Amino acid sequence: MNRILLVDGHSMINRAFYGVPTLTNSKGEYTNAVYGFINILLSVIEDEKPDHLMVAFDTSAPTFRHGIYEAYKGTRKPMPEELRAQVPLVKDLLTAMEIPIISMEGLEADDLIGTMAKKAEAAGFEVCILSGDRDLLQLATDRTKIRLPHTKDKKSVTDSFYAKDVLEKYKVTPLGIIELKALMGDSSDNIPGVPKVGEKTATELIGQYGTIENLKEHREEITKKALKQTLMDNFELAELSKVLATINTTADIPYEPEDAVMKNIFTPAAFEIVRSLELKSLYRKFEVTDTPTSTPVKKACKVTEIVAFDDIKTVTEAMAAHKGLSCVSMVTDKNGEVVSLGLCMNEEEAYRIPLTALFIISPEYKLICDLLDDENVTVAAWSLKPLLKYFDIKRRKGLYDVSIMEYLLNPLSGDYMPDSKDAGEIARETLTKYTSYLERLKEEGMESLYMDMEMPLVFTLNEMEKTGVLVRRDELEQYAASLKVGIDRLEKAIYEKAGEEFNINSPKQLGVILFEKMALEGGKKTKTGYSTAADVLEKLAPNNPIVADILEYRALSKLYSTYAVGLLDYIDSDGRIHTSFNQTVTATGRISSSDPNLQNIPVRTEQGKQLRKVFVPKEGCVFIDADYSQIELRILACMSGDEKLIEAYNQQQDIHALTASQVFHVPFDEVTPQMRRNAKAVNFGIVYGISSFGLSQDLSITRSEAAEYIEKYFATYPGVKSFLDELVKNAKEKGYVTTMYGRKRPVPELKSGNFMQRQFGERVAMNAPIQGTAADIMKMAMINVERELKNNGLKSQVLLQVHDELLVEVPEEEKEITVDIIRKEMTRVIDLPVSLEVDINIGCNWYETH
DNA sequence: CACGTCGCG
DNA sequence: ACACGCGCGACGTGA
Repeated sequence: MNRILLVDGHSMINRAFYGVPTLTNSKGEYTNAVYGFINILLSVIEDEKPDHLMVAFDTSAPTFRHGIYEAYKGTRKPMPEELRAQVPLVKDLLTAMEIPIISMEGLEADDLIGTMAKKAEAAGFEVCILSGDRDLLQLATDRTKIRLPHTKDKKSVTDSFYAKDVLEKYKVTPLGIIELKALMGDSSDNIPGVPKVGEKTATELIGQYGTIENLKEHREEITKKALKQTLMDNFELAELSKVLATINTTADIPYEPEDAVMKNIFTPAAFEIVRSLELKSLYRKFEVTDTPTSTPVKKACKVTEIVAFDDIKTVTEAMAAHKGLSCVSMVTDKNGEVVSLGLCMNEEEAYRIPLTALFIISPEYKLICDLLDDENVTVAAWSLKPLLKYFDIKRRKGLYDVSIMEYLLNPLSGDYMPDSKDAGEIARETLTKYTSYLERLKEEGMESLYMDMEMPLVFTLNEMEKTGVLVRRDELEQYAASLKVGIDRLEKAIYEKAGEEFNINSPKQLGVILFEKMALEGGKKTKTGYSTAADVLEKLAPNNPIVADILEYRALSKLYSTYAVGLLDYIDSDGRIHTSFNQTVTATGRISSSDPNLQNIPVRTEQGKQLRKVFVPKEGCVFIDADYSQIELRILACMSGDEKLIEAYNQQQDIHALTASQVFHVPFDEVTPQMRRNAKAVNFGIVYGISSFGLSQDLSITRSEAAEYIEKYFATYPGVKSFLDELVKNAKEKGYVTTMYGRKRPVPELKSGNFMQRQFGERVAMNAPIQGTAADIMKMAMINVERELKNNGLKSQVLLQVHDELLVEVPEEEKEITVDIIRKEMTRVIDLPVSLEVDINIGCNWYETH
């Protein structure tokens, strides 16, 4: 049995556009509609397993239907530009996937589909129609199925309708859909319908009379006066509407079902497009089924597996003698275990070396270490840090990381290199990318950022990861046990107060208990139900003991599962936790930490902070913890050049108190702690890209009060106001913002048609240069601190970075000199109108240093 | 796998 | 009338 899938192109693109949140690639092209379209298409193909497939599009030319000029229907609402631009992208992609696209001057896509469906059915096909338009339900039969996608609970599902399903859901036959439409009208399709007749009335009338014509004949039977009148007045309109709503199934079209035979849709050309659009979650689908049916886009690269010592020696010697760039890649399996190594020097040939468990003690291992450590060889890896961990490499020059180049050019894209691919191919890929990326980095003024900041940082981060931080397992276990006691106690108390047992960790169940069973005020907030977030519960806690218990329970559970039990798993055989610092994740240039994340260890509450006592320096050492004091606000002062703010810092004033006295118009000495707190929130708000709503939420004040604070703030520091305005204006023109070190962050949201998105874009434009510059400064500081410690022959080691803070493990006897070096290097990174200040604490665990 | 929640700067 | 603070990562739940 042949199965044909007919797709209504425009309606599906439309649905995808409005159903998928804004998505852009690094070039600022909108891609959400393409993504949504392909996603639904692939899932339906998987479902239906058709052997024939076609996509129909309207033409831009005016269309006729049954002799009626489309303009009769009035003008369609214009397509937003972000959507319009994606239509050709979808067509290109379909073409690359070798899926036939059909369209005809003067014919709507509906008519093409309707006619094709009839032809196919007559030829014995099972027919499936995919459309975002309910109109097409009129085409359903017992062998033609209509699939309509819609979003359910945030997910896209496609319902199936045979004729009987239409009858069941809409209480009319498929052809009755036309009659319904004729009465109800359809504003999106500019079908007028009969005024005042909606879905309910229409369904009732058609259910009783079947067709408009029959209804007209029996019009005298209508009892409701008003309805009868409007029908009488508008039969002509209804009849016209019916014509407009009827899909032509007998058009003269030059296509046959046989034209739709499906080939391999996952072609290399399609992969290229998917990749240029940066639709990362589709990469895997497109690359694995990569078959040679179509012309490969790239020059073929021969990958040879080499195992024998002599072969490996030949290759490494050739690379050592090679004048140009050599590329290396290491491939890991999904457990992160190293599997194989790729080597290549040119685009035509590459080598793959399997890395068996014993490889590291083999003579071949030594050959490769020597090659990688050879000062005369320039080596680029996709990801350098794992290579440094696996091989014994002492040099820090002539080694490059291409994933970081991609990140600098494109910090929103995340890093992607298929791990299913062959190591040799990845090495080849890396070679191609390196050259073009280096060019682009130069063009965009980021060469120094790459060479002098990001690359040296790779080695510093590697050292930090390798060293790790010592954790007292037994104390951590005790901490966990004591939390468990509290959790059990609270659990009982909560069940008792609720009158039943339920899963407190389930926001869904908790919401039902609190807001339905106990009928607390607090209403709905999220899409899935009631919000039980802390800020909501805190308002209820004073009057409801159960809520207070729940908040405490939450706090303890978090500490227990994420920190106490969670961290135990990460303690290595050396007693230390080795986190990963990622250099290609954040949009602003910050480093992130994962597996485990050691950048979010509790500190704000005493109970959470206790956890820090298990982080300790090794025998004979102490911790030195150094953090930049208000670095982001200082950067704001410098970047904006606001004189009052700069002066305030240079006079070592309490900046929050000063802001409070200005904003609230009181003498400095009369600033209350409450006023200072509020002013601090305003200062933070400014850095985050202020909004009166956000500030009002934060301070539990009204929006207009918040707006007033902001206004007074800007009146106090006019330089800040003009600086932030300028940032947004610039970002709108250029499409990106930059840090003081030239790091870029694209802000595609500013071009969005959606107000909320644009507002977000404005806040990002204000925040990213500040947060990013702080990140840049810290990165430079880390490189310099590490270098100076080493140059001074010290054993002190940097362990962790927490955005504006460094944790260093220091032998007792190196305490003084290390403090000096850290303070000096962190401070001297950059010379600004406001000097950077560093607070330093010394202690015997991470708790004591705060 | 997405969501809600919450830990940090 | 309404959207709404910036940047991350980890956990448990539930479809």
